[in-house]
This record gives sequence, C-alpha cells and structure tokens, in this order.
Amino acid sequence: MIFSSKPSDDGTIVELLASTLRRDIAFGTLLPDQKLKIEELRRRYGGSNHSMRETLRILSTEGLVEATAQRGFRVTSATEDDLRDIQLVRVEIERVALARAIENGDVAWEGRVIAAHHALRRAETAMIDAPDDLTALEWDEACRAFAQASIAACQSPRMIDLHRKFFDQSRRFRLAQMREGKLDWTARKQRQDKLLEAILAKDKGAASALLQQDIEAELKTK
Amino acid sequence: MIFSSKPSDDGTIVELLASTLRRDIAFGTLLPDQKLKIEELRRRYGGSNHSMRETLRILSTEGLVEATAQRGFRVTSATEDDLRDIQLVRVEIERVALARAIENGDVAWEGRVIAAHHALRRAETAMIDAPDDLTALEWDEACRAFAQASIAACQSPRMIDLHRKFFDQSRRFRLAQMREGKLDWTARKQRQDKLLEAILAKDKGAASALLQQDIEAELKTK
DNA sequence: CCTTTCAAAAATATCCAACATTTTTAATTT
DNA sequence: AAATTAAAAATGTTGGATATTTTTGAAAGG
Repeated sequence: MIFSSKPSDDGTIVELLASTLRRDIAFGTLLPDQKLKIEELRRRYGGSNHSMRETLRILSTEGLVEATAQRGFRVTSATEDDLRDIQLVRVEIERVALARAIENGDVAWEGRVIAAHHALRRAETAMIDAPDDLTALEWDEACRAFAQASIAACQSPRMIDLHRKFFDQSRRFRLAQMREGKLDWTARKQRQDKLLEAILAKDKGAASALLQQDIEAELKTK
Repeated sequence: MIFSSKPSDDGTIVELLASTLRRDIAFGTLLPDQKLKIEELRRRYGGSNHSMRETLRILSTEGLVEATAQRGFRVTSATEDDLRDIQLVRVEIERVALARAIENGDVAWEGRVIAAHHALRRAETAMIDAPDDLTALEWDEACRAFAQASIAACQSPRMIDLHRKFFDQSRRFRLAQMREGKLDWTARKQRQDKLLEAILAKDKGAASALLQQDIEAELKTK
C-alpha cells in the first residue's frame, strides 16, 4: 500500500495513552508538579495500571514527567530555568539541523516547507478569529509541522527525533503565552515570512538568526 | 548524609535491568538487530515480564532498542548510517555544551576536568597493558566521565542528559573499534592532552575542533 | 519442484488480582 | 508544640490469564 507509516506509530494502547497525556500536559490539564497517581490516571484515561506505568516511564525519559524511585511520578516542573534550558537546546538543535537541511534540501523539500508555511499562516489567522481550544491544538501542531518540515532535509533521523521531543517540552510554555495573549501575531507573521524567504534563498546565516529570534520570542521569559 | 545521589538512580528493579541491558548492548552481548523476546530475557536477567517490558520501553526511547507494534523489540541496528548520525549529533551537542562550559566554568570545574583527564590517562595505560573486559568497561566509563566533566559547567541539565544518552548510543561502536585494535593510543593521548590544554586556556575554537577530531577518530567509519 | 493456502503454534499486548515495601497521614504520647 | 508510633495509602513487583497478532510449517494445487 502507498500510505504506510511506520508500524510503531500508535497501534498500541500505551502509545495512545502517551499521546493523550502529552497533549494534556501541553494544555495544562495536568499541571506542573502535579502528582500522577497510577490508579487515578487509570480511571481517568483507561488502560490497566501496567499500561499506565509504561506510559509514564516513556514520558519520563522524554522529560515531560519526572520519576522518583518509590515515590511515583509527577508532571515535570516548569520553572523559568526549565524554560530557558529548553529554549537553549531547541535553538542549538534547530540551528544545526536547519543549516544542514538548507545544504541538502532539494526542490521537493522546498515545496513541503512552503506548504507547511502556508498551513501555519492559515492556522494563525484562524487563531486570531476564534482562539478556542480545538483551533489552538491545530495551531500548535501547525507550528510543529513547519519547524519539522524546515529541518526535514537535514538527513539526520536523530536530530529530527530530538526536535520532536524538545518541541513537545516547549508546548506548555507556548500555549501558556498564547492563552495570556502575549503573542504578537503580526510580528510572528513577519518573522515567519522572513524565515521562509531566508530558507528558500539558502541563506544559512540569516535563517539561523531568524530561527533563534522566533524561538526566543515565542518562549518569552517575562 | 553527604553521599546522596538523586533518588531516581537505581532503587528499582527496572532501573537495574536497564543498566544491565545497556551494558550488554554496548558490549555486543546483545547483537544489533537481535530479537529480544520477553520470556527469554526474563529468564536470563531476572525480573518479571512486566518489569522487562518497561525496561525495553525505556531503552527504546533512548535509542538502544527499537519497538515495533505487535512485533516486539529488537536491538537497534548499527549500520554505518547510524554511526555517522550518532557521531554528528554528538559533535554538535558537545561542541555547544563545551563552549558554554568554558564560558561559565569556575576553578572547581577546572579541577574536576583535570581529575577526569588524569583518570582517563590511567585507564588508557591500563588498557594497553591488559585489555580484558573488566578493564575495557572501566576505560569506557572513564571516557564518558571525562567528556561529562568537561561539559558539566554548561549549566544546561538537558544538554548533559542528551550527552549521556548519545554517549550510550556510541558505546557499541567505540568498543568494537577497540576490540578490533583500531585505536591509536598514542594519537589519543596527544588529542586528549591538547584538548585539556585548550579547555584550561579557555580557547573555545581550538577545544571545539579538537573535540570533533576526537569523536570522529574514535568512531571511525572504516 | 515451487508456490499458495490454511491451520497450528508462538509471541505480543493487555488486564486482573495479589503481596511486600515504602511513604504519607493521622493520632497519641511526652 | 514536638516527637513517636500506628494506621492508611501508594508504589513496585509478581503471577497468571486472555484476546489478538504474527510466525511457522505442513498440506494442497499448479
């Protein structure tokens, strides 16, 4: 068949639970430092206690959840230091990956970047019109998709994987910013357009600088 | 008490199993692409099938094991592409982290780097004398400790964590190189000494270049 | 002899229930 | 009010059981 994603996607309950929990942590349904009792979660999200344990273990290696021996799990705290750290790592990873993608990317890749940019623009205008939760979810995903598309040609599966994991860690902060109305949509549009421009012009230096600006503005500390 | 590591270290069976499996994958006791049947592992390493599943799930998010839905687990394959990818990510992460460490590190940090370097030198001479498995284990760990010490002052817990994970992924390749007698111990000594020198001189450019050389020499493709 | 088909066997993913330990909570005593 | 102790809750682990899926291997057909 033509449309075949890799089989490890989410055929299993554990993968399903993991996605659900990732989303709920991102949205703040599960708050930072909140205790995650297996029984409670089990009743709320379904699955058995083993599936839930396995899920929490996965999320803990991803940095969304913290595991302490004999004391169970809790949502990773979200201090300013955490934010800065995530920001730092994201900037460094994406800079390297983007530079490599610009070097290696072909025309088809450029097409996918343009498409993702377009989708992101649509998602942002939708957010200005109706900033409800469902729209926010789609907007957030469009952000990820654009960033992912732009580095997709870096020819490093591990970098792409790292990007996904750290983007997941940054979701909470971005959504909080958005909810508090601290996002400047016009400035965002400008940055995104200029970034796309720099990528298509294969200007690694400019793209790198714009990327950093974008991440730091999106995850403002104050 | 004075000697208290963080509680999540290895109080639990799962953590213990995880370390054991990590080591056996690094040493090639468990070969690339080898099927990991829960029952078999359970008998070999102890623990219940649930603990073993949890362990394999953790290792799969760390990249040492691959999980495929409905088809179980297997040791991550170790192709040349994998090697190059791991090499690339390690170089980029350690470069950034080392540059930051040189900026932020104080005298106490310098002391720890010198100590780690000294321990590494001792471990390498021990390897030249008696390259048995136990010595190799300690040598490998001394390599990690030196790299870890040199970036420890980067003030980014996530970078340090990433370093550990990717070093774990590179272990198999380094140990294979060593076992095949492809390591040039005198060249290694020179590189390590010059790297230490550059770090203490706070010469970020030189340190970065030497670091890259070292990683690429250690994980030679051919 | 090779390929396909189909049933048996193995392996995986999940769940339920139980037990020993450890942590947390509450009550009691000093 | 602080410390001690007992009760309650939660965690980590294990065993066994079941549905589903994949793999295996043998029989049938070309």
